[in-house]
This record gives sequence, structure tokens and C-alpha cells, in this order.
Amino acid sequence: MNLFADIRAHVLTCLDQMVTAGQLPQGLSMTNVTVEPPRDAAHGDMATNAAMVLAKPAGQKPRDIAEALAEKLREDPRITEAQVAGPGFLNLRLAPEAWRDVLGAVLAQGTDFGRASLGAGQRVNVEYVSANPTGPLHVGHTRGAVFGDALASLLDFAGFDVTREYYINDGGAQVDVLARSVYLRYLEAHGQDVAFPDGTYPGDYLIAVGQQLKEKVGDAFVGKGEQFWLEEVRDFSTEAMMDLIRADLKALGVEMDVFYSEKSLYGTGRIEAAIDDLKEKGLIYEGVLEPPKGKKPEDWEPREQTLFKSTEHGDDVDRPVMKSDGSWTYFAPDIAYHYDKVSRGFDALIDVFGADHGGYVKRMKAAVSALSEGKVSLDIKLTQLVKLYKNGEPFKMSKRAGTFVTLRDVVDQVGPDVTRFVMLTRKNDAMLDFDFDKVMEQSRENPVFYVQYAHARVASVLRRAQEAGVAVDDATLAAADLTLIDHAAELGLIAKLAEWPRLVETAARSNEPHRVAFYLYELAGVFHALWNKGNELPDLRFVQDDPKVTQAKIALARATSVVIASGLGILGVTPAQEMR
RNA sequence: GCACCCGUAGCUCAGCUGGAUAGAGUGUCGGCCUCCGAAGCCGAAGGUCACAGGUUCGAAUCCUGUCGGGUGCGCCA
Repeated sequence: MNLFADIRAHVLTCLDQMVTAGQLPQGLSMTNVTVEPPRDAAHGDMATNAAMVLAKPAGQKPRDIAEALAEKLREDPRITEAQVAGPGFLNLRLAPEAWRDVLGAVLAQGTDFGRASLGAGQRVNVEYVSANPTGPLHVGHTRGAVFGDALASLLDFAGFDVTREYYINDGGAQVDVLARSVYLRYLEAHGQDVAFPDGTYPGDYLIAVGQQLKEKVGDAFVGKGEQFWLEEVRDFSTEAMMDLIRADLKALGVEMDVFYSEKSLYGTGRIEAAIDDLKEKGLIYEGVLEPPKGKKPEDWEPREQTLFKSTEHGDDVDRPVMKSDGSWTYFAPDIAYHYDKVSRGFDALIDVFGADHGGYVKRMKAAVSALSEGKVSLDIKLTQLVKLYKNGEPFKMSKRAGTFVTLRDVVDQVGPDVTRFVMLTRKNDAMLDFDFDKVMEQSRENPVFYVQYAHARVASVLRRAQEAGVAVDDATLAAADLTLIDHAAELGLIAKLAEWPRLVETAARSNEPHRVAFYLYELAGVFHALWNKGNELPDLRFVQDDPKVTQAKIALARATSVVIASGLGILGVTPAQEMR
């Protein structure tokens, strides 16, 4: 149940009647008519801009339309007041019954309250993390992982059929580097002294892999040239790294549906097929690119390459798909990968990249646009840098100094719940400060605890009611006499709950899961405020002498915790029963 | 040089795809526990939404330009 949508539908019905009655002209577009909570609660419960949006196309004064509309709306028993205000806003006040219906809906539907049909079962593929399989995930990956996972859950909740996918970059030169690095650790496991030259990975995490390789193949590769071991060591190592990454993700609570291997595109004709598809569309040609102005590389010389005419689909310059030596560029398998996604029948694609890949957005969109002939949308969300702090001091990461902070470090130290929530307390494209001490702090300044605390308080009050011998199971609460809820502060909390379905839709429409986190913070704030009002006004306390009243009050508290749990569920955070 | 992102209270950030007198937290100042969890609540103060134009009933939001910060720019993925 979405009360805002219901009232909007009613407004549209009234407008239709006005058209039929000749009060408004035919053929008006109603798409811009909104019904939303006003910024200032003093204006009422809801406001519609209908009169202002329609004034110009209808050739009438906004206030006249508003007045006529108000008259019709007042006939609805849910609407107790319809006031024309300002330039033509129509402010509505709703009957308590209308709010109580929302409360009833929350109790009846539980955490399904707010589930939307926005997606209409459309299939959407969310690709995220996709880190190179050359080492453990670090903090930057963590943000992308949390963001992508929460976005996927949000879209699922909004009615999309979601596939969570990870693209394994196991086809490029970096996995050869990995193999050579592991080979050095392997020699080390055989007692040799080794040095790690530039261009190899000296990280400790490969020691165990070298050891495992020794256990598997014995000394078969010792003293042998690369041609004897490279391929096998590469496969062995990437598999080991993917095990590591999968374990890291699991520690964070992220579970992928599909791991898609870049390597599987090579030697199978799939890259060729994708490029051929573009070729048939006349988008592949041989040519020479201009050097970028103002940043001309020293060793620049014009070279003829195979280029993708991405400029026909919104890119700034055409992009090479084949190097001058005839091998594919990194872009080619990416095209093939997205070609594969398109051919798997998704209606929409979403890629979550780190902000340092921002320069990649246009060409990728161009590729998908070309491959799907504009039928499949691609939205690319960039996650900005995470800056780490310890005791308020910036914490510098350096691979060489060994102060490389991994996902595992963060999760081990602060736990997956805190990690996930904090990563969503900023818009994805804004930088995020992550202070190890602050996120563990238990105060209002820390939104995780603030929201958890509200949920725990409800659990606490439920326990108290039970101790007092009052039945507070969900079935009983759903049948409670809600007319006993009538204070403005209580109805205000219900109004906040009523915003939830609406928020889900707007957050899903813009692919912005952070909105859920901010909403939960606000909802918790409204709840805490009501709670404290109980100090001065005993009537507002949840546990009362009369069991009937207690059940009604607790129904409201319970509904709040249900929505909090629902929202936290989308973020992948466990709601707390008590704070410790 | 070009492209993308960002610029909102002293500080950290929201702002519901164009709505009303721009909101939170923090910091400063002042209140609230014989009372369901004070890890909380209430109040005061704090703004030229970087700047200049434009679009319209209406702009922090959209378009153009300027300034400032970040990221990226063929044979690395």
C-alpha cells in the first residue's frame, strides 16, 4: 500500500471528472502531477502541484483549478481538508483513519510492506566488484561491493528480477604477473632465496599459494622455463585468488549469482562474434587516432588500428579494439562480455565501477547502445574513493609499507553491519571518510547505532509488555484497536512510515541505495522523538495499564521496527534486538 | 587541451529528477532522567546554495560561461 500513490490516483480521477464536466480541456498530460509530503509539516499532510502544472496547458489560472479540484477532493472521506496555498499548491490534510490504514497494512504485510512493482519483473543485471583476481579485496572494493549489493537488493524489492554478477579479469597480462609472483613464492617454498623485481606482486598473501603449489606439483617446475609452467600456475593462482575473494565477499555478506570469466571469451570466437556484430552495423574501421591534446605522450607516433566508431553512440573519440600488433585491447573482451549480457536477454544493465574508471563510461554505453540497437539500457554507477582515518588522523595506505588495508581488515575490526551501513551514508559519487574509531562510537553521530538503537528500543518495549502479561505477537497486534492511536505525534510517525513505499520507488528509479540509509535515519529520529515525549506525556508511552491501549501503542512501535528491519535488510544490515 | 564528477551553515553532509520560508548531524549556548533503554529528547544561534547570465508561474536542482577541487585521456586491465 502506497498512500501517496493512492491519493495521487484519486487526484487524477478527480481531474478526469473535471475534464468530462468540461471544467478542463481534453488531452492534458498528467505525468507531472505529483502528490508528496510538503517540506513544512505545517502546510498539511500532503500537497499536490496539479493546478500549477495544468494551468498553462489548460489556459486557466492555477488558483481556479486548485479551488475546483479542492471541492472534489473534499468529498473523499480520507481527506478532511483541502486548502489552496501559495502560487497554487493544494494542501491536503488526511483523516486519522487514512493513517491507521497504513499502520494496518504494515502489520499485515510485515517486511513486504513497501515492496514495489516498479520493475514489473524486468530482468536487470548488476555487475559489481569485478576486482582483478590478483589479491585480496581492499577498502575501495568494499564500497563498490556494498553499494552494488544494496542496489541489487533495492531493485529486487522494487520488483525487478535481479542477477548479481562478478566479471573476473583473468584474461589479461596481470594474471601472468600473478603467476610469476606465485612461482617465486613456490621457489621460496623449496628453500630458495628469491627477490621480487618490479612488475611482480610481493604481497605476503601469495606465500600460502606458493606453498600449496609445491604440495600439488612437488618440484616439477623448479628450474624450468616459463613455457613449462606459466599456464598451469596461472590457472592455479587465479583459482586461489578467487577463493580468497569469494571468502572476503562472504565475510561482508555478499553473494554473487554469476562469476563470469574473461578468459572464457578468448579462443572461443566470442570476441570475434561481438566485433563482427559491430562490423555488420558498419561501426568497425581501420584508422589512425589523433593524440590527446595537451597530454601528448613522449613516444607518440601515429599507428593504424582497428577502431570502434563509438562516436556514433555518444562517445568523444573512437576507441581501439585491436592493438597495432593484432592482439585485442582490453576493450574488446569487455564489448564481448556486454554483448553476452545483452544476448542473455536482460532488459537493463548496471555496472558499478570505481571512480578511477570514469573515463570508461561513454565507450561502454556506446558499445551497449550499438550492440542492443538501443534496446537495452546501461547505467554505470561510479563509487568514489574511501579515505581512511584512525584517531582522526588520515591513514595512508601503502603496499610496500605493509599498511595496505583490506576488506577483511575492516570487517574483522568493525563487523559487516557497521561496514555496510557506513559505506552507504554518502552518495555513491561523493568521497567517503571512514574513521575506524568514529564508526565504532555509539552515539547519534553514528547513524548505524542510531538506527539500531531505535530497533532495539522496540524490542525492549515488546519484552516489557510480555513481562506485563500482554500479548504482543504480530497477529494480535494486527487485530488491535488502532483507533486508540490518535495523538498528532503518533500519527506523525505513521506518516513517516507511509513514506517508505514512495522512497523505495524513488531510490530504485535513480539507482541510489543511500537514500534508504538516510530515510532509516530520519525514521529513527521521529521514533526517538516520540519515545521521549513519553517522558512528559505519559499517555504517549507504549506500555500502558490497559492491555488494549498497550497493544495499539505497541502496534505502532512494532510497525516502526518492521520498516526499519525491511530497510536494513535491503542494506544487508542485521537489525539489533538489544544494544551492548 | 578535452571528457566526467563535485562545490549547500564554522566542519561533515542530505535535499524526494523543477516546488512554498533550503534541512540534519557536529561544534557553540540553554533546558529535560523518583518517567517504557538519557547510546535519547527539546530549544536558540548559524546561509548571496562557488560566481555571472539564461530557460518559466517557480531554479540548490535544467542550459551556457567563468573560477576552484577530484578523476581519466592509443600499443595497462
